[in-house]
Amino acid sequence: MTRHHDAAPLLPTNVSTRLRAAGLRPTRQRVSLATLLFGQGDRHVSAEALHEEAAKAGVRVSLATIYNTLHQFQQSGLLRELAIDGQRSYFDTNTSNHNHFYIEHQGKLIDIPGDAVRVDGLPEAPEGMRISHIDVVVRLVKA
Amino acid sequence: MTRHHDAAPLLPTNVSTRLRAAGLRPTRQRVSLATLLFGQGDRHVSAEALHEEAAKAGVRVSLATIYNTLHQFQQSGLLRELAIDGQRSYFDTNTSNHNHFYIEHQGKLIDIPGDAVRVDGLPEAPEGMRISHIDVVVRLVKA
DNA sequence: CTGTGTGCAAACTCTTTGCATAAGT
DNA sequence: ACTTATGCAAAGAGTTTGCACACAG
Repeated sequence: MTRHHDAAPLLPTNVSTRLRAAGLRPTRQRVSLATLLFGQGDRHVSAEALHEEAAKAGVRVSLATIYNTLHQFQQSGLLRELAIDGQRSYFDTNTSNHNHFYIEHQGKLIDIPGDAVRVDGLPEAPEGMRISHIDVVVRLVKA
Repeated sequence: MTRHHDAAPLLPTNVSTRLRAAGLRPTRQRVSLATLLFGQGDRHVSAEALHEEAAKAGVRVSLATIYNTLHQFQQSGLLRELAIDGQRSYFDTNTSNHNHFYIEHQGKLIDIPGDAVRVDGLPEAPEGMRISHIDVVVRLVKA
């Protein structure tokens, strides 16, 4: 084992272990998708994009399974779901605290490191509620 | 004329004038919808909700027209579109600078006054881009 | 073996579109 | 009259669902 950054998501074995740790059976599909998702740094994917990527990688997975898997990963804390454009859902492999630039005319997302941005002056959460998460989306257009 | 707050959106005449100012013909449907939308303070509506509300108010408007109208109002700066939950679109009658609490399990939005929140530490927009708008959504769950 | 996961196709929700009719100016 | 808006129904995108078959443990 050499150095590692945040996680060590390269070998299928690690992927299997990680899935099992999340309470998910490491099936062929889940392992393949997890490898695609977590094997190349932080990324933002839509269901359709992941489906195509899997197809290109020679992995046969139905779209229904893609959706199931994305949601299971999300519920297990492996992915975070982003509501950006009201039509399509995006899933972010970076589940740590960070925010996003969104380039409107390209539908492209860029991470903003979590410790860069500070949000001040929020009012109290209403009675009986607590803040689960704050999403900051910085929308960009051509200059 | 008595006191006024930000706009004076009550009488049909005002609505018509406002529509015309926005470059939109004050048709029966647009006037009715604008009256519903702007006649009762700041609100957040989905297309379907506005459609039902119009029906209850005895205004006959097709859903297609609701969508057309919402988008026209948005493009004219009368409404702001909010991407909150990735399925449905919400439109906000408050187009000034402010942010939102979102109560996840109720799908309910609450305004946070714009001057309350300050976002610090944003990186520069990438080359050739400029920030058009920053959305802050504070997601709430049961305490 | 037993239970969970997967694939497929159909169903569903939200939204958009095409085109004939209606309405605004 | 001329032009733009509206309604309707059909089409479209994205997502979910139901159920038979497949696979992991």
